[in-house]
Amino acid sequence: MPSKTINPEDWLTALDKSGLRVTSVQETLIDIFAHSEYPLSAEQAWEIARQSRPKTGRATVYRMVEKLENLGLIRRVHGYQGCSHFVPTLPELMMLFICLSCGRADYLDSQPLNDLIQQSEHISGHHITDSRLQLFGACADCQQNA
Amino acid sequence: MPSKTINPEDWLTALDKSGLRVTSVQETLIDIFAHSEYPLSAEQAWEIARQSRPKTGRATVYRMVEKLENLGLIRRVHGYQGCSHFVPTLPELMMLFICLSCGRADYLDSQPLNDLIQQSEHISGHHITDSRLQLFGACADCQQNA
DNA sequence: TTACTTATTGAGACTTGGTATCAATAAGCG
DNA sequence: CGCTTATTGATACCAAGTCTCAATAAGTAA
Repeated sequence: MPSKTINPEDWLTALDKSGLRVTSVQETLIDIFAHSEYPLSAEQAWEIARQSRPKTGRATVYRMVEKLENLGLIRRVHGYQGCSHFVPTLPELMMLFICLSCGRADYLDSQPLNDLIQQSEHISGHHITDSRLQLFGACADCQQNA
Repeated sequence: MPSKTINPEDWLTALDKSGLRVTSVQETLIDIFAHSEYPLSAEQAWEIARQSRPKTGRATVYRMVEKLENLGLIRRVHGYQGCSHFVPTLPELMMLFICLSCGRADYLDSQPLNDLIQQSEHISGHHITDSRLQLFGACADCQQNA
């Protein structure tokens, strides 16, 4: 349950600290992303936003998505549906699993990945500054219901 | 040196086996991808192809890239330059490292990743059928020349 | 509260990466 | 060589994402 650990208030604070004005579009979009269990594209977020805030502009949503990504609050899913969907970021849970059946995102402890990276750095001689690991398959629920 | 282990002949054989006709565009494109140390986009491959084969069509290149990807001969790089660049696939070396300084791709032994995946499957209860891990940073050469 | 300054926004034009169409071409094969 | 059919090239098209700029609204100081 990723949503448990995400607090939209913190996101607004983060935006505020970054020198940006806090506006109602931001609140709307943050709410949308923070509460979605599924990866959302900017286009999808736009559609959802217009339900409660009809005049929301497309460019605005794209701009906001970019900001949220730059601040590390959301994270791009490089997936089967393309590479322009985003999920909220959960610190220390950087390994992402996407169920190919129900589409839901799950987060896994990234410590094993960190170990692997350190090991790889050692063996290859490269200095690794960033990584992305994504796993795909059938989640526990979908396996049972199959 | 990835190029050492890639044999364009094998690629043509693979295409042939898959029921496709072997044509001169294919040979051109396979040659381009098999010998590139850097991730190439379809657009870039098109440019290169036209140097030796001026009438090569854009759509043809996109179609061929798709086929090569479906056959597993090339592999998409989900990277800092976007997600539409491709490198040749090296079996058993599925971990990809991209140097953010020189742009070159390097391949790392995927056994540690396989272990990690098995471990994650066990812990999470998900059935993992596909994975992608990409690492970014400064390669050994670029660190020295810095 | 009001007036002022300036970042943010919305609408729509525009760019770009990629796809669909279809007549012309060229593999593969007897 | 000539037939059949997949592949190709040119071009029209589409959709995702960006740019522009006037209008709006946040923050601020009086």
